[in-house]
Amino acid sequence: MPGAQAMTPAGRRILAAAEELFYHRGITAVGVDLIAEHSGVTKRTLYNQFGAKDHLVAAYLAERDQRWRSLVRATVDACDDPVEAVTAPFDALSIWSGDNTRGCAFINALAELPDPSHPAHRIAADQKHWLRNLFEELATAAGRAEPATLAVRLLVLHEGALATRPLTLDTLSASTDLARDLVRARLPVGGTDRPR
Amino acid sequence: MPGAQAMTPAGRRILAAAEELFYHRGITAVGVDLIAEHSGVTKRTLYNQFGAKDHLVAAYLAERDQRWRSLVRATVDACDDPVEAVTAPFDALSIWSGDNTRGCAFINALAELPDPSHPAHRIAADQKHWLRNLFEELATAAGRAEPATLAVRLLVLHEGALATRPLTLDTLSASTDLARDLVRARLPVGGTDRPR
DNA sequence: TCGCACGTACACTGATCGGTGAACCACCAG
DNA sequence: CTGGTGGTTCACCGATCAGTGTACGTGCGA
Repeated sequence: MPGAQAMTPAGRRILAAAEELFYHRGITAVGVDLIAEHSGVTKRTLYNQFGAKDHLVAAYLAERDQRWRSLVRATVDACDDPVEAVTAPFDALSIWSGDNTRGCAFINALAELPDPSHPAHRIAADQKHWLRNLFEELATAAGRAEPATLAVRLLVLHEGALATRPLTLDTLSASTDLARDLVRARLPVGGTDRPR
Repeated sequence: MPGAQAMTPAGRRILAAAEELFYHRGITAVGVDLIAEHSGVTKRTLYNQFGAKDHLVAAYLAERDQRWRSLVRATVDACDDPVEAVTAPFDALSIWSGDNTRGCAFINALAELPDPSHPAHRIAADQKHWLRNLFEELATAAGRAEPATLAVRLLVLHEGALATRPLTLDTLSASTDLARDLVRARLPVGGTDRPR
């Protein structure tokens, strides 16, 4: 995992073209020749840099994951109020969804790569766990009751909105509204809530 | 669209093999030769029945959609209490998820077939709209306030749980619990006396 | 008995797939 | 001057892709 920064200029162009093509046209449907052509590079160079298509796929997902996490982190950090911060990832999602109309790149990748040993599976699972843990940290910091339960609920809302992005349904605002309602949880949480 | 019932024996076997293979291995990754082999049929017969791979893909999705709707309908109809009926699709999802560990076949199909003119897009959109409308009908019948808003929220929860099925997160019970809380119009984390 | 629909067997097409080999060039540091 | 790194050019590999053509067999209804 070269890290994209420690990468040769041609390598970066290849990765950029791969991101664009893989996300918008699907991984299996896009051949290495097409990526090489779109990045103005020879197929030979592509293989000198990445070795195999699967490695390029992994690099694409890792890079995308990193970019998304940066956006989420920045959006969260921009919040003064710790309660607002809990739903900040939904604001990030609103921005992110603008350009990314084809849903979740990781869910989509798993759909095309059923082999569980493919690196894509680990990257995808890591990302979702990271988000769930972030929700839990934020909920704890905001003094919410049962932060673990709340975190999974927020995660489901987040993924539901993201996954249905390609459909003609306004799920984003619905999930964001509900998320805020959940976090504000006007009702005093009774002491009889089952532990978790 | 032959309707699966008005189909030749060989045609049904082909469709059954296609469902199995397309769902578990991905559409683009599965070739017609493999489907023919798995259904004990010549590739010639496959093309005599379906004409093109895309038509077979459409038939696969349509058939799957129909099977899923039947399950949901049956689960809803088995409910005496109209309030319980609103969240019955989540009980159906629990059953459905047992065999279908690779998430939503329609979200997955859209990931592989970016062309919006592909019949898969219409089928997928129709399915999600159907579910949203069903939620709205059920919410109205149960006398819930703002049934349209509630319906979209339930849809997001449903899709979130389904889409994240391949990941190692227990999103199904979380979304079902939250759905019930929403329908009972008790606010979020409350629920002290809920039977389960 | 005729014809037709369903299905098999098998060879074949052109295109595309992921991936490789080898020669060559430009640059920069030792 | 020399060697290594990054890159190009181009030809090539075997495999697989979706899809077709043709001839043949079988059962059934008119």
